[in-house]
Amino acid sequence: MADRITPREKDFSQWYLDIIQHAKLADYSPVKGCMVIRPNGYALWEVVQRELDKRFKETGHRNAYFPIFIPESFLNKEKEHVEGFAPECAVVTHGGGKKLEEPLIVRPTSETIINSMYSKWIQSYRDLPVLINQWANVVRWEMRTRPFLRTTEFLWQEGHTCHETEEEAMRETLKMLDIYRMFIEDVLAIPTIPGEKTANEKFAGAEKTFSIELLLQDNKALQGCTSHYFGTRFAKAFDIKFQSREGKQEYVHQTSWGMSTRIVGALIMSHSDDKGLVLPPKAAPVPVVIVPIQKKGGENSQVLETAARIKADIGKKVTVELDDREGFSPGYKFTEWEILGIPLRIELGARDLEQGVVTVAPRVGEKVQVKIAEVEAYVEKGLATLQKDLYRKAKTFMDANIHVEDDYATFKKRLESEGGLYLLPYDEKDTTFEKRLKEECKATIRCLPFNQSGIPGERRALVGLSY
RNA sequence: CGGGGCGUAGCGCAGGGGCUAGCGCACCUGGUUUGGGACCAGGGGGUCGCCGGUUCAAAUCCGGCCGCCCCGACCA
Repeated sequence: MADRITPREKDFSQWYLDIIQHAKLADYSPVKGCMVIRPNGYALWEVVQRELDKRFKETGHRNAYFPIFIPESFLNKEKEHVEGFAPECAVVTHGGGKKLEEPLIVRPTSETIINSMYSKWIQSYRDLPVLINQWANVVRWEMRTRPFLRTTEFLWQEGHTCHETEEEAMRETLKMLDIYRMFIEDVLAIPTIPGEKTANEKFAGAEKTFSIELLLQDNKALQGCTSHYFGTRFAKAFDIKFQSREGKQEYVHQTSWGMSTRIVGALIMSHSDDKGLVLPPKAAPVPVVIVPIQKKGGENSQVLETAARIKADIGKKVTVELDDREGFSPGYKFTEWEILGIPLRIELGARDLEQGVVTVAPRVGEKVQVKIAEVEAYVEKGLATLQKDLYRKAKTFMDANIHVEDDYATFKKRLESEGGLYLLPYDEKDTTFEKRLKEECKATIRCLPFNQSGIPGERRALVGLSY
């Protein structure tokens, strides 16, 4: 028997790494901090790409691609931006065997290179809005890395838009945040807490940063994505002006928004258990697998034919795989598909056929026998139920672990013993609060939630430990 | 950069001056199997992280270096 997955109870961090190894999602690479995303893991990213890309296009965005190399001087054009990113940039100093005249930054994010192009492309209000997204890799030289959650190189999408007015840009910023929210909740079945970042935590160069915070199984928070309102700061730095309807020269109002391969880490951590990965059906590259149980030397043709017929029926609606590999016992296959997190497994052997049924085993829940004629309908319903149940379970967990707390000492004690998220009174004029949180509790303000405090008109800070 | 751990077969590990370096899993061949990680038999696979030293003899002892993982500081 292969070595087991470390139980969550024993060592959550090791459990996470074990899931990634056992489910063959990723592997360590020869380069420190970089990971190899294996086919099983990449398939999850492809789900994210497919679902988000669809939503971006439905809202009028188009994809483009900008270079990975950025002249060093570009980064220096926006003061906060360079201060934020310069320390973690990889820099190319040589090319073609010669020292470069100007070093090239490997993009940590693409605001600068994209905005340099926007300044050429935009002349008139008729050129607006510009709604561009790019799927790309970026590099940030982080000190401490962890597969999917934080790697030196990671994959993401970054949307960069330009608008005529402040109102329109702000609407875009919040619209994209909401698209992320719906995607995370509907597809990944993870409950969300959207909100605004504090001045201290906002993106380097942004006027306002919004994020979606998630609570993982170990009661720590994770930022799932961000959406920034830039105002005209980059427009001024890169001279992106347009002639307005009134004939005046004005700076464009901008946004940017991104989601990275980190979200795959969130997906892994949100639903999985000690047996392996658990995928919500909509996030599963293959939601259904059929395992025919064959008898050596017996008549398997009927089992295999029925399995193939069921596959064809179900396959009209969802992706389904037929695991007819020989030389692997049913038990081995069951375990393997469980580690891979396949939502529904259909078992089918001679014993079932005699009764005209198949055995359906959901990844979470009990096995049931279903009449062959009803399998197709059952699968559709079963997947929907599973999707809903996983979300509800995660939501129940999150709700049980967000506490409205007025007393700092009580909060501190509670955070230490049980983790979780806390809605604390927040005064943005108190500049020492965040520092105190960090030094005394190792906690950060995750965000100022839009509507979580439950007290109308009162703004509270969502505080907790995070990745 | 600080703290901890580890480098021996693809993976997980044992061996701690001496004979042909070993175990489990994985892999290959043949056979028997197949309703929760099947069994039997045979087989392949090693620069014991690297460099240097001590010694008749080093995976083993000593020195140096390198690398990786985990925990902190930085962050999507």
